[in-house]
Amino acid sequence: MRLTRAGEYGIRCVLDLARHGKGILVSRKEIAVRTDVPPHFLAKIAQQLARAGIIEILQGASGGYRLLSDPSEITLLAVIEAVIGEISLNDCVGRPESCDNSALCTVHRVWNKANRQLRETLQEADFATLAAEDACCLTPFPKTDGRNPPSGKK
Amino acid sequence: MRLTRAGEYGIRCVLDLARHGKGILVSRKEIAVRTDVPPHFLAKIAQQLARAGIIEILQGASGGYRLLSDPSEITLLAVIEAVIGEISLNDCVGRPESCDNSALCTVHRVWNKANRQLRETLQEADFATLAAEDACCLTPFPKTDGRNPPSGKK
DNA sequence: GATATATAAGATATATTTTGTCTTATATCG
DNA sequence: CGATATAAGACAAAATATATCTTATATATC
Repeated sequence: MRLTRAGEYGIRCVLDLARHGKGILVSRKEIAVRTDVPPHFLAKIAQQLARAGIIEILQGASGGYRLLSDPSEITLLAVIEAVIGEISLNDCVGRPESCDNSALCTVHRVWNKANRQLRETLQEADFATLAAEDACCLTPFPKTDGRNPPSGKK
Repeated sequence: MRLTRAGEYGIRCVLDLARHGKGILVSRKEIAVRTDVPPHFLAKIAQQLARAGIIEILQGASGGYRLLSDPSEITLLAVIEAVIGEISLNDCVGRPESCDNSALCTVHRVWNKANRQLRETLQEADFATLAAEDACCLTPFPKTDGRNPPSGKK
């Protein structure tokens, strides 16, 4: 019951793009290095973000990725679900037919509530806000000026 | 980001016991058949429930499991976390040290909120309430009187 | 105490999912 | 056209989850 790495990577990618701003082209390689995501894995994730209409991918020399919307209009939920599919905390939330009796089932009802709350909370978080302050899980951003070293991993 | 089968099985097991009531001994085999959980897998899950103080395991002929508390005092959260460990939706929730900057990080803050909400919702659900009505994900209970057949799977 | 039955505990096997890489193809710039 | 960047899908590796099997131990009953 934990966000997959792919989902986490998707967030990092959009966060990096959000910091550059809507429409600004950033190369995959650059993003991969800065966010510490394997380049080819990032490519796959980017394709999903593109399919969801969150980013645009430009091929060719000097290609890369760019945000299609203003960061303030992109939610954490949208990014996560673009990568890992719609969130469903329990099987019976996403596939009611997996239960005999999901309409009445009290357990089912709790999961539905929890699932709705979770999605709401993730939907309230937009990338303008997220990008505004320091975000962890990212190697330091361009504005790095000496303090805040790569700290730790490799 | 989905409850594991083990977690689901733990819920079924406690739900079955809750329907019998606190202190009532029910054999593993009986529970396994009724909840459609592989007996040996159920054994492992039961051991975790026992370690968490939710059930008591009796060995020997005519052994089995029984609830140590009144169903009204057992929460969905307690059962789930007994089986799968403490819920943390994102790695950085459970291990703040995995982030450079978890105290300030805005993404981290969202996950913390979501995680707290989820745990609260699961904590509000007690097994007296859950067992009171029909619960899905269970083959029919003793009170079955002909309607509500095993429906479907095998 | 002997026997039958039930669970304990841990080793092992299987399946599934996730993560990461590699290769070939395609697009774009200069 | 050549250099460079991404697309797309096959493939490999790793991690995790699920399930089973075996040996040991506890308890009831005779």
